[in-house]
Amino acid sequence: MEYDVLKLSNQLCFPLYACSREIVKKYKPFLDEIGLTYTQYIAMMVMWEKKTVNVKTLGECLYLDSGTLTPLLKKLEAAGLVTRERSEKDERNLVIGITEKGESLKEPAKTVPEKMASCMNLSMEEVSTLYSLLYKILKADEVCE
Amino acid sequence: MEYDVLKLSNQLCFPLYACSREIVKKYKPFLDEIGLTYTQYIAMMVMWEKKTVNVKTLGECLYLDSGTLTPLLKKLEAAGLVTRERSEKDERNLVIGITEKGESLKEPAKTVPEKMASCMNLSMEEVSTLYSLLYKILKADEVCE
DNA sequence: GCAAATTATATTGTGTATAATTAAATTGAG
DNA sequence: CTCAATTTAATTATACACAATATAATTTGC
Repeated sequence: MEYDVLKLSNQLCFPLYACSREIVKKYKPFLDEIGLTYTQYIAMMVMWEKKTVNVKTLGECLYLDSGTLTPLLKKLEAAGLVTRERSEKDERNLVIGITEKGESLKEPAKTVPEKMASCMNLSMEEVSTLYSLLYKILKADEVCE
Repeated sequence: MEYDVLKLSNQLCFPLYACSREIVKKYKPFLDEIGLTYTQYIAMMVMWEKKTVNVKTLGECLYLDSGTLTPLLKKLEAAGLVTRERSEKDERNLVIGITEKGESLKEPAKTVPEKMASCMNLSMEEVSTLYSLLYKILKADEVCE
């Protein structure tokens, strides 16, 4: 009984961890159609919104560091979706820009969120509650506007 | 405006994905003390509860497949925490058992959940709501008792 | 009772994640 | 001004994740 704190079913972290992976998995067939992985997809979301961003800022938006982003951005560059250039003002900064091809991917990508919504068995209100609670946990480190 | 569906801030999946990683990151210093990674920790949680389990069942409990579990279980075996033996009844089954050393790790591990709880800025009620919503999403594929 | 389908685990290849280290550029205290 | 401290990316090493494939053992239909 004194070990109940160590039961998997008593952990909050575990359904969070499992749920995250299950949902990313559900995205796969839709993202395959536009040739992106889930992480590449959320990186492109930031690019569609900001057009230009340096690696540090992108990392803050996505809660990812350069160890993850550097190879990922090189792949997006190789796919012709983004450009990678040193800032002229401060050459330590690597500026990521979106290409025309990257912009045009927005059109087919637009259908992904609606396709996913139909996979969720939650009501609008439940989605809203869940969203608020997750951001409450994240907000301590919140940086991206 | 018609592209608002593609804004990162309008996605439910993203805070779930980011939150999951942020929380696993918070576990790290506590788990380092007992020499486990997060995935190894939740695998040991199942072992502390069940004592004996085959790989398939463990995978169903954790929503992980053999590609993740095989190398992980070999590391836990190398650390002397679990045993790996083919079932006599059905040699396709690999039975994982907990060792005495694995059992004794339960004692220091017991302090991890309380240490983590103090890292969360949610009320008991919020934790409970979040827990229910996450399991509602997961329940479609729920297998582990 | 035996070939075909099914089941369970392992292997391989690709893609994240993160910590730690390195290297280069800028800033700021004296 | 100048050099040490700081900042920013890239690199490296380790550890997951998962899809796809392979392998081996058991069931089952006939």
